[in-house]
Amino acid sequence: MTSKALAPKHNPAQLLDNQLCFALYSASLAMTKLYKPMLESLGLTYPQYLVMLILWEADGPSISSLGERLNLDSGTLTPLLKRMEAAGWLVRQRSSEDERRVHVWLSPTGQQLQAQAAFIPECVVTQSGMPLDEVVSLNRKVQQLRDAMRASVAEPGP
Amino acid sequence: MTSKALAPKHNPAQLLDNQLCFALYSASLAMTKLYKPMLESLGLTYPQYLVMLILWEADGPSISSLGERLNLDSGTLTPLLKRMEAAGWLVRQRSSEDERRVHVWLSPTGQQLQAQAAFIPECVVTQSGMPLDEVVSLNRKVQQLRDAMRASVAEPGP
DNA sequence: AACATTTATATTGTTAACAATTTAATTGTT
DNA sequence: AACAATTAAATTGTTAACAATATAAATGTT
Repeated sequence: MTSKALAPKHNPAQLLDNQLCFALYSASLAMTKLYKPMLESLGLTYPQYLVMLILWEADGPSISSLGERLNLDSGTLTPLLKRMEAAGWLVRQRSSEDERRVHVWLSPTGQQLQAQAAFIPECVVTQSGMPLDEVVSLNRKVQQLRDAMRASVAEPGP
Repeated sequence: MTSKALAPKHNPAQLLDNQLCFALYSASLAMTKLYKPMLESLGLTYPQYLVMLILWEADGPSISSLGERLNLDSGTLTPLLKRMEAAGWLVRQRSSEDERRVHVWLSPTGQQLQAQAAFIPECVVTQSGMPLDEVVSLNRKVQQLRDAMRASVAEPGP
């Protein structure tokens, strides 16, 4: 008879390396560390870079529309955008049509930064050691998972 | 003639939704939000849950070996583990062989928690809306990418 | 043994993520 | 118009991630 009662339980479903959540969590942290030296040379942090990507696509969004895009709330974005304004990348301006809204606009410096940041995506793909088509398909898969998780959070269910 | 000079530049490589980094970042945040209600019922935060998974696998690691496993340093782990000790999940004890080392041991409460947390992995897979085999293969892919990024950070390169 | 080097953890300060609350403007209803 | 309800940002407080530094114990060299 084996001493089951005293043996430590190693439920495979509870092993760290079997958790997709941990893979995502640790990959996200590793990714931030990979970006850090490149972004540091521009004077940006990673979440600040994400804001710049959005502004370069379409300048002048409200804080709440930025928040929808990034899934972040004003508690995160307000101080982040204030730091970016202080750094000279953008200007926050309260809307005259609806005084509750604050819109965010690139400064000339912020516009110019787009060209200086253009090397980053290719550089990251190279350092990832993954062929581009694999990066593209992995991107789709992770987006799909993210959207399913967001939907599951939105509808509380039983 | 098209007015190229004035048109905003939409470099596809700089579009937010083409960034694997953003997919990982936003998936990781969405994942934390998905776990939150389940972990809250146990009294854990997400990084605290990761520490518990490691201790359930092998109790008594040093802080630095925890750090290697999670890729976190003492600046993150020391306060995290102090909070977990205050909550009664574990005990921190300085090694007598090497007084520099601090080892972390589950309390009886911490051991008992393993059974109460056993429902979580299946619950998360279900909410992800992904077939298990897809979750497993995505896990592998993301781990592979994470490890490549870690390696790239480790060797600074040119 | 004396002293420099390395290693393990802790501390300090900054940026982020997020819950909970507050403030103020807009919209909806009577 | 008066007032309730909603909406948009900002604020406050907690936990985390991380750089830089400090402290103290072990190891290596002479």
